[in-house]
Amino acid sequence: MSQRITEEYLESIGTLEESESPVSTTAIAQSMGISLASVSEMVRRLSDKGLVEYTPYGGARLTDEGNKRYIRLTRRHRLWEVFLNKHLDIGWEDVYSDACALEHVTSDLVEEKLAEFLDNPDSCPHGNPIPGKDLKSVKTKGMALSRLETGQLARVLSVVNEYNVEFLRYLTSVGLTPGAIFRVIEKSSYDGTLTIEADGMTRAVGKEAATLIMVEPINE
Amino acid sequence: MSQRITEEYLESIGTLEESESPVSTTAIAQSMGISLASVSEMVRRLSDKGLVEYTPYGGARLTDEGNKRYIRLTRRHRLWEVFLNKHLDIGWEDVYSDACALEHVTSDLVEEKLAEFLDNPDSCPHGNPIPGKDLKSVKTKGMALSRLETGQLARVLSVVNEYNVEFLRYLTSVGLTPGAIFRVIEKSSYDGTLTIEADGMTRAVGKEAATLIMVEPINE
DNA sequence: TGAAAAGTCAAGGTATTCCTAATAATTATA
DNA sequence: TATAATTATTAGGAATACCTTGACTTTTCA
Repeated sequence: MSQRITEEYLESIGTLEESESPVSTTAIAQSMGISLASVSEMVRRLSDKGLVEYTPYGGARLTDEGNKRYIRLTRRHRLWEVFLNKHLDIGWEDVYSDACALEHVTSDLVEEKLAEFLDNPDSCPHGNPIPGKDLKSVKTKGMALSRLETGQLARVLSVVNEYNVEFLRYLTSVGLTPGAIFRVIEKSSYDGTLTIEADGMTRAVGKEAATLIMVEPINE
Repeated sequence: MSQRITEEYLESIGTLEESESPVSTTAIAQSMGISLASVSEMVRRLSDKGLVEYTPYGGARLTDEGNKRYIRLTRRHRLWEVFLNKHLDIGWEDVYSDACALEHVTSDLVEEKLAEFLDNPDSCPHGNPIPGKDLKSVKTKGMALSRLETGQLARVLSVVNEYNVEFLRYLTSVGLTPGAIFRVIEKSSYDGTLTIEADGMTRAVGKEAATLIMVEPINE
């Protein structure tokens, strides 16, 4: 199994484990766009390599070793995103794919020096936390925007689906970028569509989108 | 042919073409450490892809397209070296291998932004020229240290074999890094060994090593 | 408990990249 | 210029990696 593919599986499993654990082979197959049978086979191999704990029909779970590798990749990915965004001046909408490539060719030394250079940032341009050198797992904070009630004032903390350039462009256009403060003007009881006010402008945000935006309510 | 392997062949051929063109399959095979037969086959494929001009028994030569890709790789490689050395504070002895990996996953956008960020440097930490955005080929300037005569004052311009960590460490230890000024104290007529004075210290430099150091004589 | 859903297994396909051994072309040398 | 030595190519195939399909098994849940 090539390093690259191994890492792609670890990322897929690791990400999925954040919402359900263990992860079903079906979930992995869907997220990677390959057949169920392939996943069965590959997951077994990852298990042979000690990166995944796998029981037939029981789903997969990263081992400590697999999890460390997953977290290290996340760390590298997000460090690169910060570099690309802050220093190379590439928009937050566009840093994902380059970081995706860079993370796989980052040595321990470069990771360490890059983190120092960036002054050990604790979150990426999408607001997601950057694991530390200790590789302890980190969790995204906050609640989904969709759960806010009418009248609530809140701050955008982070955004899920950071690979979706269109989505991020849309968020930029409605002013919902990490750090932005907004108020829920109205929440439709019919379909959950929200009307928000940010930057003095009023905008509609669909329920789907609102699920992917993590926020922190602000008490007045 | 995978992108990665394609690029490795382009680099090998491009580098070898700097000393002789066309390049024999034997030379490629030796530089890459693989069999002659494999090279024959791969060179033909590169030729099918329009990256190499290849006539059986006549050696290989990069096409314009192949040359552009080779120069672009060189540019990316050396830009990363500057970044790693100047900004991440990684020694000039050690930047090569990381740059080697990074160069293959660098998008046009990142290349451009990185060059701007670095203020369009014109040479890498080993003193080798960085091709410009126009991808015109560039040549290393200067003459080999080994060709200097006794008494000559000179400046180190660049170093060949930048992948040889041990060699670079040795150069650092004798003070022969790019920019250093030194004088040839003696040149052995027997085996070409040189005695030089740099930084107030006297050191011996073997003929082999002296071949790999490019210098510029200074008139007094 | 039995149908639907989820998962595994077996077998095989394709692509990639390398190798060895045999052959052919070229070059050097006497 | 004939022959040896060198250099290069071709044929054939091995190893690996990753994926697929289709048959079968296990689990889930109405």
